[in-house]
Amino acid sequence: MSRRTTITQIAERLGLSSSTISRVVNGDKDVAVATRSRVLAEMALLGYTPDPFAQGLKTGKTKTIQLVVGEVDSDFIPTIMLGIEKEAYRNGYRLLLSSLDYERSNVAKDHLVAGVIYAIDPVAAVDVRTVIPDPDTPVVCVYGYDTNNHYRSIIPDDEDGAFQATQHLIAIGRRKIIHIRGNADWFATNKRMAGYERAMNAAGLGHEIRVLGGQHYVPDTGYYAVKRLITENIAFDAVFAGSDLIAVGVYRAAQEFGLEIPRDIAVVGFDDKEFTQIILPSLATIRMPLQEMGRTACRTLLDQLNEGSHPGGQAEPTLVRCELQVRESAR
Amino acid sequence: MSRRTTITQIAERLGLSSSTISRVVNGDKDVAVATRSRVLAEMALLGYTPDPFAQGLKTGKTKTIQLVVGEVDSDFIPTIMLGIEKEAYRNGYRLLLSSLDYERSNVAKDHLVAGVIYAIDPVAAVDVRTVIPDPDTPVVCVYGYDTNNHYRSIIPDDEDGAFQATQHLIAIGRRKIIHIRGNADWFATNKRMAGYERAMNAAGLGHEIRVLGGQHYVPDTGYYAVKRLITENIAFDAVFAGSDLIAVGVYRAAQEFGLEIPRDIAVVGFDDKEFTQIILPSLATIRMPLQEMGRTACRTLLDQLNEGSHPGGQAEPTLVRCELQVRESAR
DNA sequence: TACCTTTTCGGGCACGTTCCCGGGAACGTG
DNA sequence: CACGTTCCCGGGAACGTGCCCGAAAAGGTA
Repeated sequence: MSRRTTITQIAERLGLSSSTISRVVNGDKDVAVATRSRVLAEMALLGYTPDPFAQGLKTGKTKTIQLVVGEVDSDFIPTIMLGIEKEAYRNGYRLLLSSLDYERSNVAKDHLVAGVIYAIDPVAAVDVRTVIPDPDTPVVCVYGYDTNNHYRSIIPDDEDGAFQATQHLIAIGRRKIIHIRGNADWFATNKRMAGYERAMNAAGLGHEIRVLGGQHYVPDTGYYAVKRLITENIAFDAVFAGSDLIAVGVYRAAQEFGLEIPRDIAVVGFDDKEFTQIILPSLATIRMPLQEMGRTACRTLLDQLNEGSHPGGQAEPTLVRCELQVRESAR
Repeated sequence: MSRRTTITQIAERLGLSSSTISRVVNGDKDVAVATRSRVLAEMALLGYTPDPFAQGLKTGKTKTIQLVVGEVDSDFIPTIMLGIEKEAYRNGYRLLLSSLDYERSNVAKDHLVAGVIYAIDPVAAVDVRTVIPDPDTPVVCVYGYDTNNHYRSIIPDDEDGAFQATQHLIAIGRRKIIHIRGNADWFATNKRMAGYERAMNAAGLGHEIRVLGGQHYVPDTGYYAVKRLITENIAFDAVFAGSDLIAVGVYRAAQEFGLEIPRDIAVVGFDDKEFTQIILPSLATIRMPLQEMGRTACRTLLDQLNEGSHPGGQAEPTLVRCELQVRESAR
């Protein structure tokens, strides 16, 4: 139960005043180099670290950033969290974890935080302002985004990812490329479709553009889309699926109707879930740089904290580049 | 920049002293029912919440529990975290997140916490005491466990899970059941093998016990085990795999050698990963109650905090029951 | 030397809360 | 009525830190 060493202990051990110690802690320059090094040595000796409670109480500031997640076991959130965490601790910030439900019920509202990072599933892209306690604490959204563009957001470049996927299918010689999309009320769905169309047009395949699906991001969406293509006797040699789960539906339909992947149809998914390397043939897909997204989100927040400038106004979301993972299904 | 409402504001608005307000906040009984309700009403009106910094500074206690995870994007940790979080916030505790690396480098060490929960991958089952800052802060381990049994740990009942898996295979009429295990330097590997053997013996199939594998928990381990069985011409009609990944290897070998699942061989895995419902046929497996494990871990810690009693001495790990998920591969 | 500027440091109050202590009112009980 | 006991409540000091303000020391210039 040994009490922690305080600023005053160091002060009297060195015959100085607590103000002086405080100054070297905060890096003030109003202190002689000689005394500064003496203090630093004593601090290192006693293993002094400033009491965050006293600091927070006095300054009204804190080195804690609040991390609000939708569902912590949502697919990608954990990896994003890892990126955030590394960057935060590297800069001496602590991470307070809370999920959206509890944030809504104001349980965590009482704790003073320097800033907030929302790592929410984009499907639930809420108007963040309604759930922010203090209207002028800096906020950064990652993965999901603020629908009002009122806060900075870091989101994957879905459009470019889809472009890469389609371009790759073209590069391996496919021409009749189908896109099976997910539900349209999620903004990324349209982005991905746009990337698909841009790649097709760029290759002079505008007349081959064909989009199916539009239901939820589940295997069935892929399954029934392919089934419809076959029963309606529409020729195709590749599928760019809106997600890995949709691609799984394509696999099932292909197996049922005797189509071989990738010989008869090449498939590219989106998300790079774990099972893409488990299933046979392994699924080519678009990987989102989740950890890096978390890092830049935290970086962005820290910059806002240091500058003290809340960007405000309209801020376009920052897009981070996705990367194609070439695997057996599209080779 | 509106400052938060303080205890003194409420005091002077009501013509009381700050001590009285503090008493009702802390639920002290030395206050008249009339004044108590007056204060409570005023608190609700102004939306008062006690400043955790002032509280922490004064009492030396805090309602923050530190959550140390190995790798936050490790397979099961996120779901465990969810359980912990729900229980913590339900009891008014905040969650401070840190990963083992940063904990080791003492970055989070400066922040006073009420207790620590280690949610680490059991493979890395470290001697927890070496990384605990204050020797008498309560600690609970979940999923992994303290090898010295010095702290309470909540771990899945691997032995019983394996028993259930094997028993099920027996129940659907299989007799020549193979167990393919993972690497033996992980304690759960032996537990699962023990469960398998117990079920076999209980059914009078002791003479059919046959264990293969022993390498890492990857598909190849399952694949080569099955391959060996076939090349050595050993008959078998079911496999209890040490993990879902090993089971995937079994699938691959089965496909290669023309064995149909579950007709020729039934398969049960362990872990209940997402892909078990994606692959065909869907994989029967043992599910660990991750969220509940998190909840009980947090519950256990809170109990220690309330009682003030550090159990100390030898404390056997608390086992939580796993549950068989019957799916196509073993029906 | 006298005077002004710069550097360096200490005194002391405040942040919001808890907690000990003590005082007065109310309530019995003899 | 006197007394002790219980019940309520206020005063005030502390927790560890930051910061304003002023004072002393040091340095510079005429």
